[in-house]
Amino acid sequence: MSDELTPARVRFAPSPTGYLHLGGLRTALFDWLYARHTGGQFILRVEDTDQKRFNPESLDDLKASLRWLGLDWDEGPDIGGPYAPYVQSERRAIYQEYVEQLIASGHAYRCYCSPEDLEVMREAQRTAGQSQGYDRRCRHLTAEQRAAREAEGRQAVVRFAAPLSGTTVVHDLLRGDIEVESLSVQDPVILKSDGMPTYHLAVVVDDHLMHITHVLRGEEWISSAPLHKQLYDAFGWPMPQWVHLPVILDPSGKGKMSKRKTVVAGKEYLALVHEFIEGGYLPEAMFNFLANVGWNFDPEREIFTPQEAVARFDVVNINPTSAALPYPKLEWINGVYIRDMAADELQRRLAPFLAAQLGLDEDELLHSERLAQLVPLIRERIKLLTDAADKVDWAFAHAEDIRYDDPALLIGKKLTAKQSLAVLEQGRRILAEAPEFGAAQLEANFRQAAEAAQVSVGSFFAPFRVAVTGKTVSPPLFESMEVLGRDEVVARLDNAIQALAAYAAQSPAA
RNA sequence: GCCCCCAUCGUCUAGAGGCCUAGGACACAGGCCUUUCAAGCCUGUGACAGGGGUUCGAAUCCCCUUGGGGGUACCA
Repeated sequence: MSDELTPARVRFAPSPTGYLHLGGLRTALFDWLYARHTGGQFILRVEDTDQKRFNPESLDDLKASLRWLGLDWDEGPDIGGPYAPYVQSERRAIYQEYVEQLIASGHAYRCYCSPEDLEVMREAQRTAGQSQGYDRRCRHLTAEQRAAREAEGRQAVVRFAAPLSGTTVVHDLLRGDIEVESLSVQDPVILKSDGMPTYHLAVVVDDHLMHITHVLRGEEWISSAPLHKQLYDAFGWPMPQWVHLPVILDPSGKGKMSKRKTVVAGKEYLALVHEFIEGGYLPEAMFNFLANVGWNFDPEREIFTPQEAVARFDVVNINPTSAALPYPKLEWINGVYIRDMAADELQRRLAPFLAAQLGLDEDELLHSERLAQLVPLIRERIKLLTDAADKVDWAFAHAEDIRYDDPALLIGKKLTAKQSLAVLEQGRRILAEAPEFGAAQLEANFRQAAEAAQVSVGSFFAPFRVAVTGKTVSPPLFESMEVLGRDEVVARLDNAIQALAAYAAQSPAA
């Protein structure tokens, strides 16, 4: 890390209109990475100037999501900071003051057009085939006209008086200079009739007042950046650095990612952070995954820690190309982290999921000796925490819960029902009589028996797998038996033998 | 329609004029290992959107075309 880095002040400024999705989380991650890389501050600011769209639940979801990923903020709505408040609806008076300043300096004006007036105007533009936008009619009102409208008690908004000539140059750290005709900014509303600022005014005022040095935001903001630049110019304020991040595409690769689950080719793709939390994804895996979309830690290394990412991260290395999230890679990374996790840690993480999925007590699972034995057996067999239930459910069931609805599954490959029955009975004897009920010992005995019976080990073991777990796919057989203990295994074998015997009697051909 | 952004394997990416007969990862296919399933190991398929320039030399620079994306609100 360079020692001449100036600490950056970077904010994540979401609008609390709904649950946070992965696109927003990625933006927050890049914000955080850059703040931490430079030894600066990561600031959380809530942009709730649209009262109509405000969703109170989203604020908790937002904070929970950031905390889940490990993105801690230095200033924010709950913890305050030197430039509090960090909630825009609480900063109303500040914006109004700055708007007055703009009006006084001739950079803004009151507009008395009603929404209906504007609709009529747009309709006329449409039919005339003209490009759409506010025609600035209120900008040129005389003092008398203005007074008359005020006297009528007409509701007013405040519009920005954009430059009528020249070009506006916006500098983006990734894209360089973006030039547009100043005139293309068509006097947007900066203060709404309810007294709240629009995003454009609020973001400029706050970024300035809060001494934000780097603005990282979605690419969808490029088109309003010229307006923001003009506002900075009107105030006479210095510009922060701007970085317009590539948008995250829908899994189909078509269009911006939506907040809804999408289904592509029969596969469901999650979008919201809480869905991933509930879906059994690990925060460390998500961090790793998200950091490598739009930025690259190392061309030859996929797995890295947050600390390593912080050390290497730089905004100038962000790739400006929009990208679809490679979901299969996320699952793979999640599996990598699960495999690398200490067994007791994995048990701790698994407990709430197993409790919910299997109807067990979470606290008991946390301290369950049985689960502790199972974790090493399933660790390399699961990609998500939610995958575990299906792998261990048999271990938390009783013999009578194991159903053999299809007794044919108890028949080993290339064996007849009768032969399988004999195998099961022989195995039962071994299990009942083994001096020690340990996996290694049992396996040795079974292998010997298979050889003596001239049956392949695969065919010999298969009936037991089904008898013990009720499944054709399971964790390693003898370890599973050891987990259950002799009595339980023998009880299950008895049930299986009974089921298979009944089946064999019914269908003698088998 | 108008304005703007972007363009390397199916996907995520490396590549900042010669190191590129384009590297890695996921996914996919084959093989090995193997008590099932995984994991692991090995191998393979697979890309510089197209066309013009510039240059001794272009995935890298410029232009055009095409394609994709974003914006065009008293939403952010």
